[in-house]
Amino acid sequence: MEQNIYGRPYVQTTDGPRFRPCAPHSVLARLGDKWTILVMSHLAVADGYRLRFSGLKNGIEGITQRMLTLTLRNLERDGLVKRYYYPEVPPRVEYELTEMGASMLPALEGFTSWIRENWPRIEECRKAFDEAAA
Amino acid sequence: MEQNIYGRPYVQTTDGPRFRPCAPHSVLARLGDKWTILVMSHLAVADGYRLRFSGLKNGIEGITQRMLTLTLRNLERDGLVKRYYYPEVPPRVEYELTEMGASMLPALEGFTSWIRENWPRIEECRKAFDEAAA
DNA sequence: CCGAATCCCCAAAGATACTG
DNA sequence: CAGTATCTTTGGGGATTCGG
Repeated sequence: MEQNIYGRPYVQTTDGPRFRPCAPHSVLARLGDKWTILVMSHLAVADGYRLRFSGLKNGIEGITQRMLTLTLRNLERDGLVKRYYYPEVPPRVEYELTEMGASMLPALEGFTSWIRENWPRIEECRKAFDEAAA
Repeated sequence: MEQNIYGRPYVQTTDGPRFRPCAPHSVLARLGDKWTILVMSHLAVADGYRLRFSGLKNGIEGITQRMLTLTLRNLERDGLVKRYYYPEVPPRVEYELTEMGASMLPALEGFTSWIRENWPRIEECRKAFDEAAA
């Protein structure tokens, strides 16, 4: 019999709950990759949640054309971003957060604000841990 | 001059804000790795936020000894989990969420609850996108 | 301007075997 | 029981080139 704890499916065993890898992970894994959060953040603060490809590229230090394309494809696939193609010369492509994409922002902000508050402490811990290891 | 949007440092340019890879990413990257969320979730529902190594291992389907060790080391290094070693025979080791680790749970829950609500829609979008690609 | 195609590298992660 | 030590595989991600 399957239940949920913290949105995570598990089966109850004699030893306690047993979790399995599951759906939420595939979303967190995406957000955890190298560029996704930066792209989302950038769209989040843009007019109409919308920017063209080159705007994103210029706005994110160090990202390559290839990685930006891949990141946007994945976001588009998940329905978080919509792609608008204008067949002009030279071509113009814009990306906009979908309604679902925008609806994620508060949760994202909740998380990043926790990180912001705790980051100094985390850095201290890492430093202490690394020193103790030596 | 450097400011913050959504907890993310950026510099203002003539083209608009320009973000740089930054601290919060290193935390999200950790959470996005394969096992971290499962370990955190498991501790989150345990008595006293505390479990022994074997309890975690049995509670997480598919995790290997090696990966559990690595995941716990990283969490310990960040100060999110504390390790208690009891030199008995056979040895016993317990892991407990620290205060900081526990303080992350609401933000985590906020995020996973967004995912839970939107997951069906995301799956639809992925399916539609993949079919359109063919 | 946007992005697909190729090639390459390295770190994450799995399998397995061994130890205090 | 709770790890380490090795070896191997996988795939994320960078650099570069070409094309519509």
